[in-house]
Amino acid sequence: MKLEQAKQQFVQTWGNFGSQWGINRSMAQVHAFLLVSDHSQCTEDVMESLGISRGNANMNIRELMNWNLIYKESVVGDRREFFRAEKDMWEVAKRIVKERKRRELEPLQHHLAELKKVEQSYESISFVATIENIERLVTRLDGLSNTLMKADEHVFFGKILNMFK
Amino acid sequence: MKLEQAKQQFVQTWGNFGSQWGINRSMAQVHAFLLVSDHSQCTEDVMESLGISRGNANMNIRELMNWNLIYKESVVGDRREFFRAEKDMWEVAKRIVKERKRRELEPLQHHLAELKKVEQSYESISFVATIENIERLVTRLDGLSNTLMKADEHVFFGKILNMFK
DNA sequence: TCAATCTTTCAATATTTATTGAAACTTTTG
DNA sequence: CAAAAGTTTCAATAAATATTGAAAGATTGA
Repeated sequence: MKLEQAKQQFVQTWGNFGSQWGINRSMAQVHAFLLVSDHSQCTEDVMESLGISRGNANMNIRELMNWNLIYKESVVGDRREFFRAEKDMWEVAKRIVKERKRRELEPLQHHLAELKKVEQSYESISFVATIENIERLVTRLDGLSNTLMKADEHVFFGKILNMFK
Repeated sequence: MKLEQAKQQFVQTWGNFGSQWGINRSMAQVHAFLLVSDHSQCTEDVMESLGISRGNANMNIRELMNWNLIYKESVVGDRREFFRAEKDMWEVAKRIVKERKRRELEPLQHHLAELKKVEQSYESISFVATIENIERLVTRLDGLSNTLMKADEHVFFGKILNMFK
């Protein structure tokens, strides 16, 4: 396979993967495109390479900036904005975890806490028990996220994987 | 809040959470309904409680069975099928991880391995390096999944969280 | 300042994904 | 064995999500 083909293939693969995890397919594709670009790229480059509209390209580039997965760069003598991706994949993983924790795990924890305030009754006992079981799991996943976000890659995986051999 | 209200609220919350992670909202809602049901429930119960059609209820019940998150149960003197959810949330987590690993992580690993076979050139070097970085991360996540699927809850979280304090 | 260039917004539209419901199929029971 | 009761399928439809593109808004530099 030729390099350009492989890059396009990767864009598709990463787009599919993202979309299976609730990430907008185009956003994942833009991310993929920048991950395999050697130089920073402008909006036009993204539009052309992925065959998407300006609005779409712009929106997803902004969103990737919000996730802190890509950076804006200036090219001297050019007023367009250029973008490059963070390529340290451990950093990328940390930032995705950080964002999803904030957007999804934390609101869920808040909701579960609220549900425990249900009016007490004989029948509410098992309901609250179930909610508390879920809460415990979510709290632990949250703790795991915190750990991951602070840890060094080698330490994180090295220790865990050895431990359970 | 009254118990019935709280259960309905939980169904909404769990449905939203699932849908943010690429799980069909109705499937997550059916799961939630069974998680907070004290007794096993039949298709009619699901249809009525969630206000969905027979086809939809049936399909998502089947899918939850495929994921091994709910069980079929017989009630004597009733020919309908009844369903109850696995309530051990650590088991639930393990089974979800197992399924997503199989459906998403493993195909991704396969694709990444293929991409490394790109025709070699000066410019392919950095591309392959990026793919290998992603591959390393995915392989480690895969290892983490394996660890989690085999581990006891207390051991898994206890050791990890203490370690990185 | 203002014209040129680039970026953002958002209502209209297209695409994807989910849902319905009736017909076909299966199982049980008298 | 046939009717009743329950389950599954799937083409049609609805709903949710994503995309477009043109107009409005910024920014730059002469």
